[in-house]
Amino acid sequence: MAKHIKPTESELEILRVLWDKGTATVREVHEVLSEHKDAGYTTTLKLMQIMFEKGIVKRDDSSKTHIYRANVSKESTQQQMVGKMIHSLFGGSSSQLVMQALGNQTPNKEELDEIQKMLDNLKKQS
Amino acid sequence: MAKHIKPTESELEILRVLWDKGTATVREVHEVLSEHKDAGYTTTLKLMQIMFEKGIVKRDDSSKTHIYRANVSKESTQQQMVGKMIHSLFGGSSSQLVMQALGNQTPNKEELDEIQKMLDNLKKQS
DNA sequence: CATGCTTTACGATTTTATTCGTAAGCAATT
DNA sequence: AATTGCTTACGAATAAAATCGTAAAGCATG
Repeated sequence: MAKHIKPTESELEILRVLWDKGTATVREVHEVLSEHKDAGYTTTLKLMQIMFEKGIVKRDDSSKTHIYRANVSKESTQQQMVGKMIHSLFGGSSSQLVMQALGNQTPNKEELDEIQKMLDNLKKQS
Repeated sequence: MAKHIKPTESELEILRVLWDKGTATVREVHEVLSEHKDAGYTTTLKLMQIMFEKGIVKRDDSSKTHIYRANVSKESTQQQMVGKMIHSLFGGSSSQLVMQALGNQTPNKEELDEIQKMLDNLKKQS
């Protein structure tokens, strides 16, 4: 039973940094965010505190400067959100989403091969 | 340059009904929504009025009971949202999203063939 | 130890989204 | 014409998300 996590847009931005870095302080996260967004430091801090209360992130507060890490995996979050999108926008048809995604931003050769491999597997099973 | 539409969750639910039916009155939309959601009639009305102001839907108000229709296409909305998801959750890699979607909910034979066809096309181009 | 810099905590404000109550209009029916 | 039942309009309440200001505390350094 997957936990019903529903990160907000801002929370997702923070999670992306944490997934990328593994662990990070508020300052480090804020540094990254502020490259393309302008909100004050305490805003980032507050968001991360809220995420901590919700259990979305963990933190090590043994030293003054707390160290955060994600408490939900990138994979499960992706799965959750893709699943929701398939349901809410594509009437439950994953292939519709796949078609849309492929048409959207064309993958390169390697990626195409990877997809082909996956497709072959699925075909065998059916 | 695609308009930067960002339907909220509730607005999306309404759009889905409109995309499905083509045109609909507030009552008709509300009827559908109330099957799996409980909010009053005036809530749906208000939402649709707001969507009208935003330009997300059009309406024919020549008779007392207004008739609504979507003013953004399903396809462009899908593209927009899939694009955003690819960017925000899959680091810009559409194939990552495709893999996730395929693993998520397995398509049937026909769908697989369709995807294969699309893949063949993309391969030819590259 | 005073100063300055950085941190967390936390309340308050602002913004956005959702919900609802109530009034007013219109049309059919009594 | 009054009643009933539907509609829209619209202000207002509520809820949820994001932002910020300020205080307090830690820690280094002069």
